[in-house]
Amino acid sequence: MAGRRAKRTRINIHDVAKEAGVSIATVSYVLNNRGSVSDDVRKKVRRAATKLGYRQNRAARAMKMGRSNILGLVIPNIENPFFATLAQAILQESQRRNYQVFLLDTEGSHDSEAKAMQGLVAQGVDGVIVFPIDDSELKATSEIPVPVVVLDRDTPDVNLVQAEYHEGGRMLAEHLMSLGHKTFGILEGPRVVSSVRARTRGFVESLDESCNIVWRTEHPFAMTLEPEAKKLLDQGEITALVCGNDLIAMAAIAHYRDNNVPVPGSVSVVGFDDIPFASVITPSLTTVHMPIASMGKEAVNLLVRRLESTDEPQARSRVVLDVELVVRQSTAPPGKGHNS
Amino acid sequence: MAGRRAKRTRINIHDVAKEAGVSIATVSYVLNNRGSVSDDVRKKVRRAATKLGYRQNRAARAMKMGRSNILGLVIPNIENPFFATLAQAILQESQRRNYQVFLLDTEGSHDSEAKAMQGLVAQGVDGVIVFPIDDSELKATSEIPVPVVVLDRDTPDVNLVQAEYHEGGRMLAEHLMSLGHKTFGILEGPRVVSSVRARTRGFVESLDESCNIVWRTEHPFAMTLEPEAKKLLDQGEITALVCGNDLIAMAAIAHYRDNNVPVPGSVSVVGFDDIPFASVITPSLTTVHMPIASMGKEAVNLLVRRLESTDEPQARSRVVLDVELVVRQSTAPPGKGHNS
DNA sequence: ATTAGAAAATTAAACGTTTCATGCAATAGA
DNA sequence: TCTATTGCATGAAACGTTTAATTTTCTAAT
Repeated sequence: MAGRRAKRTRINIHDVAKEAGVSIATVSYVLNNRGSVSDDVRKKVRRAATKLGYRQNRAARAMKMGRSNILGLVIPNIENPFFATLAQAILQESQRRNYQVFLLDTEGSHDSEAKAMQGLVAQGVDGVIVFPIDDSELKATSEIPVPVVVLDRDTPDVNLVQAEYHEGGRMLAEHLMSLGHKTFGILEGPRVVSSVRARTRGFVESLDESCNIVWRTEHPFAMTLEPEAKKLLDQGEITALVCGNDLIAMAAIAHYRDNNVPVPGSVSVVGFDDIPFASVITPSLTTVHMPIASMGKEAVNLLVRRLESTDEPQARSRVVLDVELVVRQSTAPPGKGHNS
Repeated sequence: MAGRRAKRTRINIHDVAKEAGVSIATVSYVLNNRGSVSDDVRKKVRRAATKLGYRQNRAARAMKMGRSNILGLVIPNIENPFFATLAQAILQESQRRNYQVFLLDTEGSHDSEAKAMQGLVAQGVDGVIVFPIDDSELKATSEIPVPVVVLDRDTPDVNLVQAEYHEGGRMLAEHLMSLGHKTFGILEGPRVVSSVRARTRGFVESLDESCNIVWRTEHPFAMTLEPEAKKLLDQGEITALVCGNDLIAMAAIAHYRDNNVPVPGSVSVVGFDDIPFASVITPSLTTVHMPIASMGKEAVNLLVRRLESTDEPQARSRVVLDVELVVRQSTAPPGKGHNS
């Protein structure tokens, strides 16, 4: 007695049809701008629909059509501003093209990456965009029964969006050499990642004979420095530090700051990616600008084109975007060094 | 002729039923652990399902059940690490509770915020979590025909998750006074935001009579400093700068750095939120730690509880979480000032 | 041996769409 | 006047589930 028995099922296409005095087929045609309907009826239906506050039931539609207009996006870590920017671009572009996006953050675990992909197809997404943790899981993605676009990583038989990493590495080498640096340390990202290898290769191959890489070590893409990395930094025999991405560079700069090593006075530091924070930190960071938003947009385009073309699945496509050197305050000609 | 005519419709519950030699009802019961089915049959069905690689059609299920197990999340800007962390927590908790999430980034536009909410219910989400741009749109959210949880903003008749902003403001005041500061500048966030007002109020109310707020101005929650703000900073009559959030604080520190004003030597700077970068920048930032992940978790809990209780809609609930002062390097006793 | 009752399995009716195959006027061509 | 042709509108069959109602099968008590 307390509860009003109000909960009647939502307004559906039948209600609209009755209100407008036509068949449900006609309503459907009108609402989808399909078929041939007279302007008269068209108007009547539209009016009825708005009057009743009709809203299409997407689930029913999805079932009938066999398509959900939902994409899945799988990324390693949304807290990394690189991925935040990427996700934003992807969301925006998807929106524009009338797709919704399930976002899945694997937080760096291979396990949840695999689960995520599985879960997404189970949920019935039309396609998936994935930025894999590294290149090791490539076979997993090839088993997915919906179109997939892979970002950054090098995967065969799949649509790819990448950037000119090798070129970026080269740019950094040129820049540091032109400042007069000869002794380098490299804190690269995880070597299982193909784009990491490409960056480093680009850098190393572009150095001339007078240059010397004092040490070179792997480091996770994170803002907290590993103990071994700290030890290497503290040795201080280098005049320039090359980092796998901006996050690592920021961590290194923070470490130098804590140990009173002036950057770029004693050591120049460069990053990779050009995340929004790169220009705000002290000192602002010299880095390689990645076209993050474009990567996202391209990924969506590739995927949607694939989804909406009825042809046989075309050959894999591969989009490679340009990068750019951004010189800021964290690099300068080599100083006296800080080793005691 | 080239294309293999392979595309047969996906394998469905009928196929499984046939394979197992039972009715589709039984299959459904088994797969949902419902009804009474003998262990024998149960096993047979399971086997058949895996053998055929059956995957439930979510759209059909959603239609029949009238629930999609999808939540909507609307935030102002995923590029702000605060929201990235929040989103991550929400995604994770939703996942755990078997919900998928549509993420919508309004990029600060009221317009797309309204559209986002509309769009989400049109898509048939079961509920919505929203972190509104400000408190002005509260009526819009009250018209949404699904349960809504509002984060941070002060909205009547809705489930809320908030933090002790006033208390946070007080903590900052105490800290700065204990260091000996007396002259303050305040770069607060947009005043339309209730939590901004609460922070500032908490701060101002806790100052004693000897203290002096030289100026106080609104500033967007962004990393690029407004021209008027720069002018105020350049006047330099203050010994401590109180910022509406960490992003503004970072921008201010960058500006001081560019103008060779030592922080905290000449000016102490405090922020609010404690985003991950707060500890990495130079100098590391004294700020108020917000329980971001907990906020996200609470929001999901609130929403899901609401969704899964069949009772009459309970009264609104309100969760308020504690904050904490984090003292780092950007604050110190007042120095000589830097004004020429 | 019967039969009440419980347990297990099935039938069939939804859920809200889209769209193919028709039907029915009205128009045009002969 | 009769027959094609066209333009509009409809009926009805899916799509793949869930679940109430029902039937069948089994168990065990009389």
